[in-house]
Amino acid sequence: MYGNTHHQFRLNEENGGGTVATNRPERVTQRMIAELAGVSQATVSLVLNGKTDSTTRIPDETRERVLQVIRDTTYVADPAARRLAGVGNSLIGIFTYEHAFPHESSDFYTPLLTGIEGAAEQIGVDLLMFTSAPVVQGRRRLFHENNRLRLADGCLLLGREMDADELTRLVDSNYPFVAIGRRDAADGRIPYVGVDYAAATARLARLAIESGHEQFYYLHLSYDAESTRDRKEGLNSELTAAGFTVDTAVTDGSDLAAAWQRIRSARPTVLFVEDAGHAEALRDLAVADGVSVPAELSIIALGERTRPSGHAVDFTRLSAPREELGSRAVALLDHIMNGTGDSTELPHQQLVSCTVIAGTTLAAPRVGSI
Amino acid sequence: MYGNTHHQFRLNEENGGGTVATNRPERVTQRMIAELAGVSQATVSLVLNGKTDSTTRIPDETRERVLQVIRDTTYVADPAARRLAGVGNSLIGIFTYEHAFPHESSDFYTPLLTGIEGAAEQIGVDLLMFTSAPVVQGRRRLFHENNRLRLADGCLLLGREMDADELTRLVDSNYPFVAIGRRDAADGRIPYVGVDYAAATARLARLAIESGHEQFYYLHLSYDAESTRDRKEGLNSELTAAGFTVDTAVTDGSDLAAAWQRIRSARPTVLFVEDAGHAEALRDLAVADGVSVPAELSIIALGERTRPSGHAVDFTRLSAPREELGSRAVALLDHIMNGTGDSTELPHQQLVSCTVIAGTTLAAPRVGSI
DNA sequence: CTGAAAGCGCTTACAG
DNA sequence: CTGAAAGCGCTTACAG
Repeated sequence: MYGNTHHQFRLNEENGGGTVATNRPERVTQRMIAELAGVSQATVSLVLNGKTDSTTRIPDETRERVLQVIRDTTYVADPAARRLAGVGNSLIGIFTYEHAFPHESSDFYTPLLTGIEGAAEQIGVDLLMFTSAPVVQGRRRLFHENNRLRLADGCLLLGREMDADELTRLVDSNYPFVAIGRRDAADGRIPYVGVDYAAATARLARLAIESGHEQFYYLHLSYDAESTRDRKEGLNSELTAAGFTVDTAVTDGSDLAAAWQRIRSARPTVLFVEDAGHAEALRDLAVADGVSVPAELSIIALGERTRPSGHAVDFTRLSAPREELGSRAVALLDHIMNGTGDSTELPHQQLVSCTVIAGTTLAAPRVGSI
Repeated sequence: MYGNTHHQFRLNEENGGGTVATNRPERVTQRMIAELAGVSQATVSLVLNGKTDSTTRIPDETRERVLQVIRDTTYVADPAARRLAGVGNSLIGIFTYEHAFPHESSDFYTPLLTGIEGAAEQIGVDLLMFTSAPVVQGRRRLFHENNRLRLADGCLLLGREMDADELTRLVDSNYPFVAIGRRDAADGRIPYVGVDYAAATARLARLAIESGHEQFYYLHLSYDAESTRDRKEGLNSELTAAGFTVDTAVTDGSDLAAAWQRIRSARPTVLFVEDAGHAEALRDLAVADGVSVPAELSIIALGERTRPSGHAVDFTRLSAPREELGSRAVALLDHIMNGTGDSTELPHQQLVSCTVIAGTTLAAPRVGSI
């Protein structure tokens, strides 16, 4: 299909000037600039780094001459050399436990990355995505044979679940990092920016109680993630305080039809579902089963789709500020890496609050509805 | 901010541990590894770079000891230093002319990044996203004050449009890079992986002709991008060959209602629209105007939405293999960076072919339909 | 087999 | 004001 382009390129290479023998691009260096401008290499550096230092003042005439040569040659200082010389490499690593970019339907990280990119741009750092760590069984290992974390000045950790031992090892190593999502491991020494799921879930529970519900059902994920525990905790505490209990079941999404049958026989008036996708599926199952939502069954989602799906239903749900999560994580990491350590100290563990969206799937219960 | 690193480091050295004076983690160096393993720094380097050279063979016992220390310390060679010393970092840069991650509705890069990530994982390279270059007026500048391209071994360039001068400068600099999308600049010396829009558009034009259409209208983008020209070229050549002409208009999407009025008075039987989003809008405008699609007006989109939108219409359209584009670009860049230059030479300019999707918006024309 | 040494391109005290 | 020099952390001939 593209066989002929090949030929074109060969021709180009042959007469293009660059020898095939040398892979090494010839780089313009400060020494060359210095020669051309008739100054020392150090002076070029001084001009470039614009030292306004009173002790190191370069006459305008010289400075102009050097700058002119730099312009003419389109010279750019080698970042690697600058970095080695101690100017820092302004590199923030991003380690995702799963693929960072949407594969199949998984699109968990995108909004986080959007926030991260914006913040990275603001503070002028580049982002290093650790894609060289292979994804095995859906997970990347933080510490593997050829760990390259140190390529970056510090690192952001993203993932639903993180291995506690790895996390502990990482804090112990003194490497600056920030987890996205609350992490309890390592005796609370993990710096993170998380979402206050407990509070938001509690508010949602309160809404249901105030609507008159008394029969609760909660279908949550089997993950052992903090975020799952937080939601459960928020729900339980609010319901318990009001004197209610809640039926609970776990799903990984593969058995939703069966789950629906169990829910149905439990006869709740309101159903809390951790995963937004599951909420959609269950709502469809309910409707297909002749149960109208929310008239006969209210459904509350404890999360939301990353982006609008085809599903038209505007669930009563909670909405995590994912972009903000990303940008705040960058800010915290930056602070940890370069912070002055003085009174402006940022808390190393932050929870951002979560919005409750009223939606249309919560209504007052109808007695004996299901 | 970094000016006093020297000083800070001294402090650290003096008391042998983490001083309060600096948050800066003390970097593990080969010298420390060497000390811990009881070998010379050069030996550590030798072990790391796995020289199987017969002249430089290190006893397994020593090698193992060194490797163990490296594992324990999670040491990783400083990429900047490696670069300076003349080796690669297994680092592929990604330069996007706009924000890489979806901001607002723009989601142009995501599928490309998905493909790139997969390929990067396969060949074991990390991805360096150049987010430090600020986006000004929606565009990032490749060559700006503090250009850091050289931190990576090579770079992928992504963007609808690229500045020809910048591209020329980049080839001239001998820095290995691959553009995603066909680029004509620099006398055809730009390595790229592009999409064969011309061929696919021509096929679509043929379909329309075969359906009996004779009145064509083409609404395309005002971008000066190669991809826009390719589509136009594919459409024109096919129509011209069949003895037809085509009405043409440009839009940036802000004036679609007006565009529709003009289209309407031109009375085409088939409307080609470059942008998928515009196609959706125009279809709605047509329907709202009492023109039924495709019975009275066929609409063909020369692109598609990145992901399924709410829009239910299954357009007759072309579909670019964006993930493949990403992964092939990585493969090509890898080849350019590490290629042997022998007979297995990959073409430096590749076009991948584009799928035509039949859809439901192309039908035989009805005489005097509009 | 392994260490000492040169050098990559820069920044920044430190001397003239 | 400006140059000579040390040093950043590494790789790689080159000697032991």
